[in-house]
Amino acid sequence: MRADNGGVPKQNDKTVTPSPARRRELLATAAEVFAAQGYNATTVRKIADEAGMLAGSLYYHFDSKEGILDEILSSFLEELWQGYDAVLAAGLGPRETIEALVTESFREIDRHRAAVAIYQKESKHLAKQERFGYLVESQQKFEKAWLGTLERGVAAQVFRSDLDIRLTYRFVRDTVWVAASWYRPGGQHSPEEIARQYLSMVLDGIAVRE
Amino acid sequence: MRADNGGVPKQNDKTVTPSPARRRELLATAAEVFAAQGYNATTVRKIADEAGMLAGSLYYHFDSKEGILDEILSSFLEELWQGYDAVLAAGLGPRETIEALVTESFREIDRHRAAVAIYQKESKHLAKQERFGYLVESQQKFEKAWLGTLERGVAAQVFRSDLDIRLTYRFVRDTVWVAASWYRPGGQHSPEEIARQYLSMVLDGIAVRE
DNA sequence: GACCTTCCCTAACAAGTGTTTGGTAGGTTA
DNA sequence: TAACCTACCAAACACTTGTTAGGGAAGGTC
Repeated sequence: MRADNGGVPKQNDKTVTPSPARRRELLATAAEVFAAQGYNATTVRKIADEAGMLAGSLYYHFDSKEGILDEILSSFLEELWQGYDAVLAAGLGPRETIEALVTESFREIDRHRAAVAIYQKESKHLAKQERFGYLVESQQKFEKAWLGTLERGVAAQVFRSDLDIRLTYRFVRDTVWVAASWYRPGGQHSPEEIARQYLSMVLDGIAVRE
Repeated sequence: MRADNGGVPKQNDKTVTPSPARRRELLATAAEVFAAQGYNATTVRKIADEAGMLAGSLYYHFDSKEGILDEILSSFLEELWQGYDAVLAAGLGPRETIEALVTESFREIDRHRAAVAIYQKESKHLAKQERFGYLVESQQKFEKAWLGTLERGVAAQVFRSDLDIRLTYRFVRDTVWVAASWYRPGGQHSPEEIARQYLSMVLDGIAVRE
């Protein structure tokens, strides 16, 4: 549990200075292994092995296994919110906002597939730990953005009012993010194309209209 | 389904005979812990603690931690397929089949919430192990049933033909099962009511029609 | 009362875990 | 050439893990 008391930057004051480039490489391989096997099932020896080194050598770059996970998740969320905030600040209508959020989400899945998969699997019980408190904050901010947009849409009569709004929220949220479990970059469809079809299903349904 | 070599029943020939009722209790508490913390993050000591006994005592009832997981998952899938097979054998139209499958799924989530959550989190990497080969078979059977019904619906012009059918399949599949991550029995809505609203969203969309 | 069965405890085991410490090859700088 | 820094290795550490072996208390059966 970090406990970097009182505004002190998160950076730990090691005497050694690992290169940021190498760190990013190692974070990427660690993320892949975490995503494939689960965080707890992944040993630091496995990560090191995948990176072509020994377990102890990882501790030259990072101070703990949990620290690696922390960095993967927090840097992902940071980038996610950059995109989201831009969308939310654009002043779009409810339907256009939802469309933009979904599209942005699929782009994020495309770029951070492993991180998203980890987030999906682990965030729920990680959020209980103090160190990962920012997961809770992010989740609340997330709900506020999505649920708020949906409510705005219902008020503006562009979204149906006969549905439980919280059920709708979870429906939209989940359908987007679970895609990380099967999505593979460089596949048949681009993130934008997947977003387009998802939106089409969510907004208009899969049944034929008459 | 299970690879119980050559017709030999799975029952191990212990000299002791634990009561099935107590086993079911322990399986239920184990499932709760597995679902909450993840399988690998769960220690047998934690399970035993939750059950009010010591770790070693679990081995009077089960022969391994993996065996507990196996029993949770396989008995869930067994019951799931009882319901599914009944639906599939009913000879309904595509739309009615989907409706019945979704409803049945939510009933299953209601009854086996923990098992479903475990299945969602762990099945992907468990399927690589020989012992859990039945997960792969079940997943294939699952895909055949759902994807086949969707294709039948497209052919019958009750489902849209302008969507990637495999995308649609994953969409419908995921929207249903991720519900296990937030669903709590005894909540505001019955499984049937949730199924009804989910179906309404999936089939007709959340946008207002004009 | 002797025996048996059910269910759990006590106490330990071996293997695997994340992590630390000291060392060192190879390149860069002075 | 000497000092230094980066990035790793080798070997161990303390601890946790799933699992086992032996024992014993409670209750039922003969």
